[in-house]
Amino acid sequence: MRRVTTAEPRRKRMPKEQRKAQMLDVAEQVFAERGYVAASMDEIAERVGVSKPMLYEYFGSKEGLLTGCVRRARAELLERTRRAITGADGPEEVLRRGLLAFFGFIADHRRSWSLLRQEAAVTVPAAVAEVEGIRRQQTDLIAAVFAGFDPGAAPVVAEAFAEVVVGAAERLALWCERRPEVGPALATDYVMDIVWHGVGRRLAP
Amino acid sequence: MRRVTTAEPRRKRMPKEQRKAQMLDVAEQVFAERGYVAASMDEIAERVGVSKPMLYEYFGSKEGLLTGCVRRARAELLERTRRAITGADGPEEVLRRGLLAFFGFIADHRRSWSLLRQEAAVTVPAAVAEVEGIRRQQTDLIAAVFAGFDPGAAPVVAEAFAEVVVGAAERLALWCERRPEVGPALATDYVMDIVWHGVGRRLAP
DNA sequence: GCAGGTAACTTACTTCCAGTAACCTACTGG
DNA sequence: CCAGTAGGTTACTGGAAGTAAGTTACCTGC
Repeated sequence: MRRVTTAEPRRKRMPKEQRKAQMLDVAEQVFAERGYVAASMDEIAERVGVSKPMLYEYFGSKEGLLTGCVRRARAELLERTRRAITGADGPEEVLRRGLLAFFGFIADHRRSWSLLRQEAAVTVPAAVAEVEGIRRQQTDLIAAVFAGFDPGAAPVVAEAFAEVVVGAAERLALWCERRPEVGPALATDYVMDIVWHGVGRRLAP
Repeated sequence: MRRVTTAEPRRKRMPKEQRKAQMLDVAEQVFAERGYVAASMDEIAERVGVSKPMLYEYFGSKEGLLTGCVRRARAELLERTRRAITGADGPEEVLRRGLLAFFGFIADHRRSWSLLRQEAAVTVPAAVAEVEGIRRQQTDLIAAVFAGFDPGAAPVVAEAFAEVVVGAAERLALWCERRPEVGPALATDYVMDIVWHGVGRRLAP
C-alpha cells in the first residue's frame, strides 16, 4: 500500500556543513532540556526535520553527537578568551579579562553550559578522553600565560594554577544560576578577590 | 516442567540494611568501571547475587541507585571534613586541614570519585536537584566557617568563597589522577598558595 | 516440630530506544 | 534529459529499563 499521508512539507536538502550546524543547535537544546540520558535521538532528528539515520551519518553515535556539541562550544569559548586577553597589560589585567570573557560566555549559554563541561561526559566514558583534550586547550592557555609572567615557576605549578582557576570559575558559574543578581562582572570580582589577593589578607590581617 | 538447574548455590537472604550497603558497593564499582550509561542494572544485580527487581525495590530506578551512591559517599566526605577541622586553630589551619581531608578522601576513592561529583548526575536532570542539595552541605559548612572568621562579610561573599574553594579542589583532584606525583599534601599546598596567599604577590610583586 | 505470616526474593514479561541494513530521490553537470 | 551521487528514508533488530504477579526462606507462637 502506497503512503497516502497528506502533502507533508516537501523535505529540504541542505549542504552538509549547514545541516551539521543545525543538528548541533537542536542537540544542544534537547540535551539541555532533557539531559543526556533522557534525550532521544528520534526526538532530535524530528526537531531537525530529518530522519534518525542522518544523525548517525553525521555523528556516528549519540555520544558522538554530545562530543560534537562540546567541541563546538569549547572552541567558541577558547576563541573568546583568546580575543579578550590579547593586548592586556600585565597579569592582573589578563586574569580579569579572561574571567570576564568566561563568565560572559556562560551567561550566553546558560541553558546548555552544564552539559558542555567535561563532567557531563563522565557518564559516557569513551567520550571523556576526547572532551578532556578539548578542555585541556583552555587550561594550557592559562598555564602558558602564567608561566609567561613567572618564568621561574615549575611547569607543574603553572598547570595546577590553571586547574584551580578553571575549577573555581566553572563552579562559580553554576552557582550564579541560583544567584541571578551575580552577573559576570561581580563573579569576576569574587574570583579575583580570592585568587589574586588571597583570603589570608582578609581573614588573618 | 520443574527447574532442573544443578544445585545452584542456595540463595541467601539478608537483612535490608546489609543488602543495601552491598548493592551500593557493587553499583559504585560498576558505575565507575563502565560509566553510568553503559552500566546495566542486570549486571549490577548479577554481581550482587540478586535479581533485578530487588534493585528497584531498594532504589526505585537506575537514577535512584546513582543518587544512593552519591549520597553515601558525600556523607562520608562531609563527616571526614568535620572531624578534620575540629579543634583547628585559626582560619589558615582550618582551610589547610579541610583541604587535606578532602584530597585524602579523593585518594581513597580514586576509581569512583568522578562519578560521585554533582556533575555526573547532569545527564539525569531529575537527580541534579537532590545531589546538589547533598553537595550544598559541603559548601554551607565552608561558608559558615568563613563567616565565622569574617563576621562583617556579606553572606553572598561567604558563599562565593565556598564555591570557589570547592570548585578549585574538585578540579585539582581530577587533575591529580594524571599527576600521580602530586599527592594530597602537595595538592593542598597548591590550593593554599593560591587561595590563601593569592597569586598577585607572586606575579606582580 | 509444625502452621501461618511476612520479608525477601524470582520469573517472565512489556516498552522504549540506540543503532543499522537496505533502499530511494532531489539535484548537478555534461 | 540522462547518469551519478549527495543527501535522504523506511523498517527493522537487539538490548536494557522497568514491572506484575507469583514464590520461598525464615521467624514466631503454639
